[in-house]
Amino acid sequence: MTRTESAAPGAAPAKASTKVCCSPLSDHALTTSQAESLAHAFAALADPVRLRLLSLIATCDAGEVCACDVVAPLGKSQPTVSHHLKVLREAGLVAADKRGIWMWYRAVPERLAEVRAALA
Amino acid sequence: MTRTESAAPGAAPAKASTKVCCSPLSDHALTTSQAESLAHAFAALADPVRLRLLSLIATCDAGEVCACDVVAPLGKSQPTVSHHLKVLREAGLVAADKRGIWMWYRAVPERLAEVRAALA
DNA sequence: CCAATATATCGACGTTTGTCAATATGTTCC
DNA sequence: GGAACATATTGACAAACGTCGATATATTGG
Repeated sequence: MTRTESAAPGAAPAKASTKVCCSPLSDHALTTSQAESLAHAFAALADPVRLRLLSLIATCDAGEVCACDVVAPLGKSQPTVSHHLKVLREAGLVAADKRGIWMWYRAVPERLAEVRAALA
Repeated sequence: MTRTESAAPGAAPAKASTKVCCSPLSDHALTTSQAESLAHAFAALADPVRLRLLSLIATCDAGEVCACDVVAPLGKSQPTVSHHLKVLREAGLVAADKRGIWMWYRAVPERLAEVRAALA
């Protein structure tokens, strides 16, 4: 943990290391709260079932999908899929509205772009 | 779970729903193994400490950071930071090589781009 | 109002995860 | 070789997570 100070040129040069380092750790780094918010979004994407779910929603031709159509392809129970949909919704990655009996889900491109931008 | 069949025009039109749905659930959807691989990468990003860690590594002026310089800013113990670095490395998001006593970490832009592309 | 259907919530379970103290491994200098 | 230091590994523990069955809450049609 102690090295950042040794910029003195007379300091003993290690065998394999040329530069004695410095790397001011620029301040573009995320703050704790920024990181927490972003991590929340990534956590929603960190499950294979949710990724396939989001893929089904985002790539469907109609632009939106009925929840009832998404249970079978995932091979999970209806409560499990409902749970995953909730996680995606709380992360802002999908939005939903109820029409009659059915719940229609659609992707939120702005949020996807936002998350994508964090990886630039 | 049962609705996809009712495309017959004579079917009873629900009060609030105009289209009776269909959404063929196009095949651009992720396969299970694709989703698992991707989820692994997202899981590495799903922690605030790791995000700040990656941020420190990716945005530093020198392009690489000594592990010893990264412990203090994160406010976590050295073993914890070492663990997080391992997770990022196993996800392919950062790479490292040892020089002398020190371990230097750098971001892997290709991998970041790859993950970013999954959100398109 | 009642039956049927779609979706959400609850409770419980096994598993995974983040964290730390303690310890081990590796590297340099004397 | 031995002291000093940086990093990684281990073991333990609490918290969070994914999953399901059972159940509750809409909403429509008769």
